[in-house]
Amino acid sequence: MATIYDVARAAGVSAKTVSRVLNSDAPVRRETREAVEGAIARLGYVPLSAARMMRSNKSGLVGLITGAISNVIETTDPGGLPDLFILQGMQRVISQSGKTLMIADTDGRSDRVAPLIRTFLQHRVEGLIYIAGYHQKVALPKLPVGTPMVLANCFDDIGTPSVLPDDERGQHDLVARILASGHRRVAYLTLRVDMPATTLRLQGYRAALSEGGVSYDAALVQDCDLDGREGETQLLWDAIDRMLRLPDPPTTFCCGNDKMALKVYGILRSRGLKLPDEISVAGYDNYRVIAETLYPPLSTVDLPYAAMGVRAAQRLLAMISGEGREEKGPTLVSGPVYWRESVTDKRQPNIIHLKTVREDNQ
Amino acid sequence: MATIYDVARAAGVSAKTVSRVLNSDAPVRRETREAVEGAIARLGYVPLSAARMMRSNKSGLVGLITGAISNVIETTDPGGLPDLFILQGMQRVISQSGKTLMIADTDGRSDRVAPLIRTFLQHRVEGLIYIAGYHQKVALPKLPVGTPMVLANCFDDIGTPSVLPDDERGQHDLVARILASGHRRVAYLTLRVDMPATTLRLQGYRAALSEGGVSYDAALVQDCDLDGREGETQLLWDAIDRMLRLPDPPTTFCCGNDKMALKVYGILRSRGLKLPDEISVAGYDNYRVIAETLYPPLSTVDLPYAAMGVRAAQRLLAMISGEGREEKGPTLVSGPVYWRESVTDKRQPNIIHLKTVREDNQ
DNA sequence: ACATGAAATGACACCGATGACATGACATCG
DNA sequence: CGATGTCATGTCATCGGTGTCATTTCATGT
Repeated sequence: MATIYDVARAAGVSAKTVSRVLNSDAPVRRETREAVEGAIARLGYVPLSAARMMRSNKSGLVGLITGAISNVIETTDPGGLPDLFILQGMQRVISQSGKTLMIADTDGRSDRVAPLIRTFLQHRVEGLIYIAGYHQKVALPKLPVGTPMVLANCFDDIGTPSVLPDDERGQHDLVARILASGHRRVAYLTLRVDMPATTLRLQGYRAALSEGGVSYDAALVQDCDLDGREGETQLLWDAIDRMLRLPDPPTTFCCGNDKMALKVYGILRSRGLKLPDEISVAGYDNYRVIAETLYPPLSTVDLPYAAMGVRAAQRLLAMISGEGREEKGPTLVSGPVYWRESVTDKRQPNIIHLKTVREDNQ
Repeated sequence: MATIYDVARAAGVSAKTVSRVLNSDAPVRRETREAVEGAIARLGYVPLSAARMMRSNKSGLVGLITGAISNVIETTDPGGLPDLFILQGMQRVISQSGKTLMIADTDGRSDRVAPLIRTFLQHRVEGLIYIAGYHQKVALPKLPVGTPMVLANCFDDIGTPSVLPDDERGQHDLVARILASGHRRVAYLTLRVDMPATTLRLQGYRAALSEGGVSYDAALVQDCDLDGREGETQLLWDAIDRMLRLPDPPTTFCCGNDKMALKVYGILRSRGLKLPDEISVAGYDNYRVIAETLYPPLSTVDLPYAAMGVRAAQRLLAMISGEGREEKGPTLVSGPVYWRESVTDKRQPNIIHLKTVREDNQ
């Protein structure tokens, strides 16, 4: 591969002048520049970023560690393919900033993290991002000072900057919207209780109930998540069966995610219930392949993965440029409720109207 | 960040000796090595790969270009999240070989490809991989000689090494399995006819029919794919309606992918048909979120994305090491049929048995 | 016509590793 | 006992760019 000296010789100038043409950091006469550009094109010269980096100490690299690429194949994946959506948002911001992304995957093994970080440090990445497969707490090895790091979809004990989904608000907004449609008995089939998302969403659920003047009923809340293992469907069936046989059964089932909602559709229909007329269902994640394809299309909450990726990348870039060091807490990102047809409107204004008329006539 | 000279000074040796400890490429006395290792640990020294690369001309980098990360958010995505599964298999092989993966995303814009390749060349990647979102033909800019390249899930005119799904065999195996269950009228709702996969799968479909002694009926084949746009469901509904009203209607619907099968479940049920007793459905892709979660679980063909990633990475590594230059054609990767419960066995041996008993009694 | 400063270019050292080669200390052998 | 070989280590140049500083060219003002 040609070097800058080959180009200089071919163009009849010094290497430094070629450098100036490449970086436009000093004036160069038009004819000179054209001669240099011609030589570059003719020789197919591509500057060696390694050499450039040695003087400038700027690598233009950002390292990204994820379990994403292996997670997608695991059945333990609770919410779909989150890390990849996060990656997508991130990639866009990073490449717009002119930096290049190096990625590595832990393959699900946490002991891989330290060597991966070492490799990235050898390349002198300007920043690091760790993406988790679901909202969780992590503990990463210490980094040498001066390498900024952002956690996406996870957090740690030592206050590393992080970007998290606003699970509390998401569930709150969904339940509030369901109550606004006239429902009063809203069941909640949650994900595993040891997930931070479950705790937060339960808080949102209770807050929305309380704001809506509905009292909390523990009989309507049940965790039904076996992490994709055998028996999950039976667990769901049992929970739903028990709730439907309550004296005052739920009119809506909120599910921990859209995939669970898909199963719940099947279970409810196997009991002869018509969706959405006789029973309503809501999901979480806005996992579009499910939510849009199901009949009736599923009302759910968007888990704004792409936006989280964007925010995490922006936060990292700010830290790299030395601006964003003041911010400390996690950045919460919330997504909208996607209101589709799986939850009926129980206010039924026309029927109320008819009643009124009938009462008048009596 | 500390340099090799800092370490040398701290350990009381020359830089070259530190280098020897790092690379174990020459004998070093035990005490010396320990002193050096101590100094490295104490100073938190991490060798600068850029400097290393300048002498050795080995970057240890592999570049990967994909539309994956942006594709996932597009509705034009025909088969799920293929490129990401490919990426997963690839990453595993690449990192096992001790190399590091740089990735970049085209964001769906083909004019981004050339600059991305340029960036990779600046880093002197030892090889390049391009992953397409679905089996398709591509045209990539010329590379400088000496940089190996492999295409995954796509191919081009100029014979660049590629790794492709064996669509013909996949569809063949699925249809053969369906016929083996006693079906004789097998409809095929295909993806867009301009996709290479559709042509190949149709060949597989016809080959399996002919092997099974079933004649091909054009009335049972219809493309129903509008690329996720409005009207797709109506198109499906119409095709299914027409086929079911044939004098000799199909007993199985093969679908272009699992997502289409999900819609077909809904359409068939809305016509009052019971799955799988009255009508059978098969998919393609083994998109597990759908295939495993649906009731009845969907029989489908695995599109072996991870394996394709592995093969592509292996082929690239072989080319980098100078071995695999002889191979020319595309590497075809086939995946197994996943036989679940969505296709009934029409041979119904037990019912025949009962009949026999009854006849005996008469 | 000459001083002046900006524009345009070049010479050279340096970034942090490693390859080539040299050197000194020992062990082994004829 | 000197020759030879191996081990252990050091010296120095080099990879391909860019920062620093010096030098030349040229337009402009007086």
